[in-house]
Amino acid sequence: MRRYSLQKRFLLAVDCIIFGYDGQDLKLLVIQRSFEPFKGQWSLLGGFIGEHESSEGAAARVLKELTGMDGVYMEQLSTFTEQERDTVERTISIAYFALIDIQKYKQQISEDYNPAWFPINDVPDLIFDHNKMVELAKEKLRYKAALHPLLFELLPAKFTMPQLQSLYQAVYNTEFDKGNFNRKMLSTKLLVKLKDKDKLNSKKGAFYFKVDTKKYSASFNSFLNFVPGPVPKGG
Amino acid sequence: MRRYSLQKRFLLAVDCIIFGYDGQDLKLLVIQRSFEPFKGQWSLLGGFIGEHESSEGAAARVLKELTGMDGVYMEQLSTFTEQERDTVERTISIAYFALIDIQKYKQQISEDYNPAWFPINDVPDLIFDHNKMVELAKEKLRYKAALHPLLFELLPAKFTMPQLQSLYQAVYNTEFDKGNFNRKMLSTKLLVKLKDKDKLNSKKGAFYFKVDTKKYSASFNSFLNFVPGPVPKGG
DNA sequence: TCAAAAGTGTTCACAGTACACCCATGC
DNA sequence: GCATGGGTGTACTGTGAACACTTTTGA
Repeated sequence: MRRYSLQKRFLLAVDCIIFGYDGQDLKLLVIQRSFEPFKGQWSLLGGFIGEHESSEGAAARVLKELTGMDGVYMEQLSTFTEQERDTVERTISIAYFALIDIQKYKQQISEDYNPAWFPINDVPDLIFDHNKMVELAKEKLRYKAALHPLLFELLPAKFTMPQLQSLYQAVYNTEFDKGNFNRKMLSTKLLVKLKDKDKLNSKKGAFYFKVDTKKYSASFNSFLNFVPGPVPKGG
Repeated sequence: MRRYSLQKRFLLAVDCIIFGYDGQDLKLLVIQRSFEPFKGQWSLLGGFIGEHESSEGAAARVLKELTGMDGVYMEQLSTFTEQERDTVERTISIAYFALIDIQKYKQQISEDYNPAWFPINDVPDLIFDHNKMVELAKEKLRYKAALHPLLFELLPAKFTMPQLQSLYQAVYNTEFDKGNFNRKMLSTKLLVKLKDKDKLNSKKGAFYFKVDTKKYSASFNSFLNFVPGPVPKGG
């Protein structure tokens, strides 16, 4: 007979693994911890779960406090329960990973947290088991983006095919054939070609595309293989 | 400044979504809750997390209490944190899903819990948000088994190709071409053909296979598409 | 000898790959 | 005109789907 009243109660936190893409590298957003212990050290954005909020609510709240952004793509990653993970008091942490458009983000960021972006292949030492969380998030991002149109969340509303391709190449650390990449992306019917071109990155200019939001939500869960044939050069 | 001492503490539980395969249907193991509230109602196997154990530890412990089995395939599914999910006191539940060989299970089951197997398409009303958990687990099982050699966990050490095929058909609620199924499974190099045959289910008899455990763990995470081409008849 | 289920062979269509080629533009 | 990057065309290859066929055995 399990009596509720006899059970131990635990501290509960959320931690956010926040990814962004700057046109070059896939990056991770971390902050400098503002309170003891480990004040000043790099840490994932996190916070305790309040008495009257869900973990999703808490994650969205802390993300908004930092970035000012609502409606960010976010999903539960995993829950970390090891006894020794927080050295102050045993704390269970529910980790979320988030994808944000780094441009949009820059407009609203709160500097109170001393936030910093690190390239995903060059993440500093983080407190507690946060590096483990980041590794798991990277794995999941690669896994999921291979099957679902996830990476659009990292781009602005308008983007070119070459931009999209560099993003995929950054995430998978490899190179794709542009012709095949093009056709594969278009075959999904998820992209709408716009009239105007981006002329900053090439003389000819590259057409902008946007995501067909209706088809996007409809086909998000269909099992498409979004990773075009890799040219395994360095990967 | 977030002070640990000012934070709310929460009850923490684990719940197990346990799948088995009886040669016919994919089934879910549930128990009759033995304590108030909702005593006597169907429920997932669960339990509170103790002061000195991890959630994985707690899940393995309750699973062993019920089935007597060690080393069962188990993975974290998701954490449920809605305020109203437990009507007695706010409780966070970390859900695990487990795959067991139903034959092995039958030898050691503890009847104290009033356990019962239900076909996966005919699960009764469960307490709290347990039906939601089951739905999520079904989705994840289908998703993951399409990409990884997961379903072998549901079969005995020796099994025939037709048995394996019916299992896949039960999970995906569809029918596969036996020739193509055969070849696809063999192409993974994960199966070892044994000398003896099962002669119970056919006159000719079907060769037994076993999993090549070395290759199994090596290739578990490679992105293979394990779902052979479906013949979409009913689903 | 026949039915039933196991297992093999063969064709066909299509998706993925590699790579050559053309296009538009700024300098 | 020519270098640069965007975009298209195309031939080749391998995989998956469909289905006909052979094998084995019990009744």
